[in-house]
Amino acid sequence: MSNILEDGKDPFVPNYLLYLLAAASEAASARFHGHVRTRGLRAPEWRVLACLTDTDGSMVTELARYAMIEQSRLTKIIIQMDARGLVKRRSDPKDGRRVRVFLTAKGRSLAEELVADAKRHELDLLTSFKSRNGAEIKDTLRALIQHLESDHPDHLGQNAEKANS
Amino acid sequence: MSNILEDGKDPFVPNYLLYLLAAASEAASARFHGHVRTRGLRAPEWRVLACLTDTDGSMVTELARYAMIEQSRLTKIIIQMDARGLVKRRSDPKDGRRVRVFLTAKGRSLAEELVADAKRHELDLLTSFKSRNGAEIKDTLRALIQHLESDHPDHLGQNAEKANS
DNA sequence: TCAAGAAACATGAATTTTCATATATTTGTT
DNA sequence: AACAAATATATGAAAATTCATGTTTCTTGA
Repeated sequence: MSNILEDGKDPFVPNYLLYLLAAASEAASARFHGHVRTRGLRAPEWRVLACLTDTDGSMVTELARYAMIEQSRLTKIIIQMDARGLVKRRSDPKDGRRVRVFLTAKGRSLAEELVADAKRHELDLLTSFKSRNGAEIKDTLRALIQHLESDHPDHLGQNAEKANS
Repeated sequence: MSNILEDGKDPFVPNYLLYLLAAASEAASARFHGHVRTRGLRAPEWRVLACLTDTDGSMVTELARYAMIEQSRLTKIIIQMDARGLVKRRSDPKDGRRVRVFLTAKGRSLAEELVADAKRHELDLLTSFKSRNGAEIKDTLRALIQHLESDHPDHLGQNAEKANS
């Protein structure tokens, strides 16, 4: 009967889509990020490794988009990971502006181990989450992302380019 | 034909549930956070205001949970918002350890304005996202969160308490 | 071919965030 | 009542992040 909510009116936050999405993301990731930590990585570094298992040798800007990390931040993360021997950076011979990022042997083995863990964890999650089946929630999210990225007008009337934060 | 993906094997990241959740959350929030910025707030501050419209006068720890912000971080954010005249802090007369956080008139009017904007934006989103209906995606997310918070064992075998990052 | 513009990264200063721990207050126990 | 433990918040130093902008290298087209 006595939670922190006010009065009679029903609460805004717990029913707000953007909150639900953020909360779902956090809740789903919490455990696995804990596991990642035990392997000496923070979430952004794990994301970089995971992305590189898909796109080894991609340039910084591509990697930034793929890993959802802002470019200058990614640059700094990559420099650190390079120092730790997880990745190496080589400038692209065809285009000197580009820096291509590769997994080292060490980086790759850690990445592959964690990707395997992630797949098991995901399977645990999806199979134990039975109220919908896994494929369906994923399809829903994919459709939502695609929908969101295709730049629909809305009453906020913001420039699409400025909506990057 | 030539994207950044490797070879034949299908990519891990774009099909990984935790990535989809994070990407969906980011994509859904990007625009609105841009709008929030135009009102002089960053996302965490907006979250605090929104939460206080539900739970005005709650203590710091409660607010931290509700807004999904780590306690010591929230303390600092609240101190700034106090200085800006958006909230005020009063220690609880019944329990001197507690600090209760209240909206000021200024904070409340900004909060209410943004909550109204948020509701319109959410409606835009849900109505323009027709491949599922809004209620359904929300129900799915709610069920997922609840499922995740109810601490199922998994192969990672981590302590539930250490899974807070 | 040259200059203007664009693209890709890097950098630095200001600000935030994190993490561990300090401080203050209350609760529970004997 | 007194002390240990628990709870709530604050704090400080290290680290990470942001934002604007610098530097280098390519591209384009006059």
